[in-house]
Amino acid sequence: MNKRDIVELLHQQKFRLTREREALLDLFVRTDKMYTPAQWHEVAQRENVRIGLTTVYRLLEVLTKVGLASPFLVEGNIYYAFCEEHHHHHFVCLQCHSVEDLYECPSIPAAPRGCRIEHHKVDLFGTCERCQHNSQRGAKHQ
Amino acid sequence: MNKRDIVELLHQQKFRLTREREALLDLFVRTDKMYTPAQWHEVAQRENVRIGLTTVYRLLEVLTKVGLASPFLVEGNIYYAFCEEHHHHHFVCLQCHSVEDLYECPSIPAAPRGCRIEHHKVDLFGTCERCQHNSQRGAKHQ
DNA sequence: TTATCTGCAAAAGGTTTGCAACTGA
DNA sequence: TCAGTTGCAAACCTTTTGCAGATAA
Repeated sequence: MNKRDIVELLHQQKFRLTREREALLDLFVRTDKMYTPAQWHEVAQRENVRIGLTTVYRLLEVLTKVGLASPFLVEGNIYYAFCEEHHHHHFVCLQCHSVEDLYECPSIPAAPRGCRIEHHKVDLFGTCERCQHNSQRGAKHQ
Repeated sequence: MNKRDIVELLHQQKFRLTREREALLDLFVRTDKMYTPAQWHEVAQRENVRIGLTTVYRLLEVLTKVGLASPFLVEGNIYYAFCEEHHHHHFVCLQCHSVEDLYECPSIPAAPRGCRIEHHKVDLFGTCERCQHNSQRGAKHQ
């Protein structure tokens, strides 16, 4: 999904593409890691995207609502990663926090009798190839 | 898994079975819903289990660490449900917040090349049979 | 006896809200 | 033009911590 499509999708929700949001969206789209709101804010600052923490929260809220961002609860912290619309399967590296989308869908176990399933979530957690190599050499994170 | 086994498991972690914890554990074991820490505290009060909120947090922490409780992030809130050790698949009713364990394990999608998977999480979200019936009659929650 | 646990109160963090100024459509 | 957005500060909530007294083992 490219930026054009994303903006289109957001426009349908009375969403205005401000300078701040455009810069933040750019950053999201090309970052394959999950970060907490505060961390996204930090990353943005570092990339010279001047934006308030409140605005980060508000954008994450909108993106999550339309399915473009996915929250992950890891060790008590809530991280957000950008992801394709309606795609809920991920591999999360617990060391460097990178998130990779999985396109294969597992055969979901049968729901209990009579239950109606609205959505499901399959997340794999582990160590990515790069972090395995790095940790062999004693390095931390990337 | 019965209470005896649970206490055994917890004992291995230098865990002491105090009056407060025993009462709270009893409550957990027979409750098939997820609640936030504050809600567990409330439920406990209602059942005449006199216990501080801090203690609820501390017990949830211990239980989560040994795999007897599972946190769920739903609409920005963190809920905890009691569950069998090392059993990570669930059906969660988004209306009444009941949680059912699923014993069938799906074929997990292949991890990205070179990644080592440490654990995975499969959660189904929807509406349980009872809530479907209730909502047809205009009732809310149970 | 003593390491662990409890509840309270306070501190610390994280998230949301109110508001006046600003801006995209 | 004006509904939606921004950043700040304050409010709000959730979670953690310090501590003195209690207690399981």
